[in-house]
Amino acid sequence: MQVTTQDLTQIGGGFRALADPLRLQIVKLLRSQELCVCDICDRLEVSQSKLSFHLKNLKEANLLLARHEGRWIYYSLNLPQFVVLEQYLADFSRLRTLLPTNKCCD
Amino acid sequence: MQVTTQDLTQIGGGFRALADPLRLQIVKLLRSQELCVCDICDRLEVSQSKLSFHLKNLKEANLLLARHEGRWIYYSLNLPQFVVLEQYLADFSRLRTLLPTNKCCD
DNA sequence: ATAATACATCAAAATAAATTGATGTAATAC
DNA sequence: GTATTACATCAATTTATTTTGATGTATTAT
Repeated sequence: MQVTTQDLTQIGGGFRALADPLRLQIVKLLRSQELCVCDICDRLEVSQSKLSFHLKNLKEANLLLARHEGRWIYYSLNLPQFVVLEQYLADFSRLRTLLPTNKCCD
Repeated sequence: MQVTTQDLTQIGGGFRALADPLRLQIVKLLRSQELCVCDICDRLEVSQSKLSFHLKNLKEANLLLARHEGRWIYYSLNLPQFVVLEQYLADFSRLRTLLPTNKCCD
């Protein structure tokens, strides 16, 4: 498996987006259904501007989709991007077959 | 699938550790074999104290193992923890079967 | 014992991310 | 039209993370 620097920024951006407790709560909420901002706000008891910041963050990492309808915006998970990150990690666990030990400086 | 807050901190910590380009480079390097700090230093052309900081970071997220031998410390991937993160993400992609749409405020 | 190597840790400075409260915008309601 | 609702965005502050250079510790070499 070749991992380019390009990939690493993509992947790293995804992990960074998931590296926050509130954002994890958001994706947890969206596991069951899409929700509009005000619903997420209510359920997580968080200010609207704060939520907006974190939604943007997840959206820019390509982990969320936004669907505009009337004056609401419904956010949902962008599952293919979750798969991308999953795959990156899955490629590690395939190494489970013994990794060689090494000798330094000889 | 029940996801507890406990899990989320565990998971979040893992993602946070992977949310940095240098740390991603480190795990990339360690994919093929364990390495001592000085080897990683050389290959990534990064200062020793900086590297030490990031190794600690990954180790605290339980993603690396350290093996002391003489005056060297060999770092390697802790694959089971990669699996934990992979599984968390895999549980999302199992949702691929249509997520319901929602109506806000009705 | 002294010196050198391989690392960790610490404190200060630099950088980045998150929070807050205010303001902006677009859509609908009246 | 004005008002209201549902959001985004902005600037200022707060907080967290990263980087740097110096110092500390343990191990081996001489």
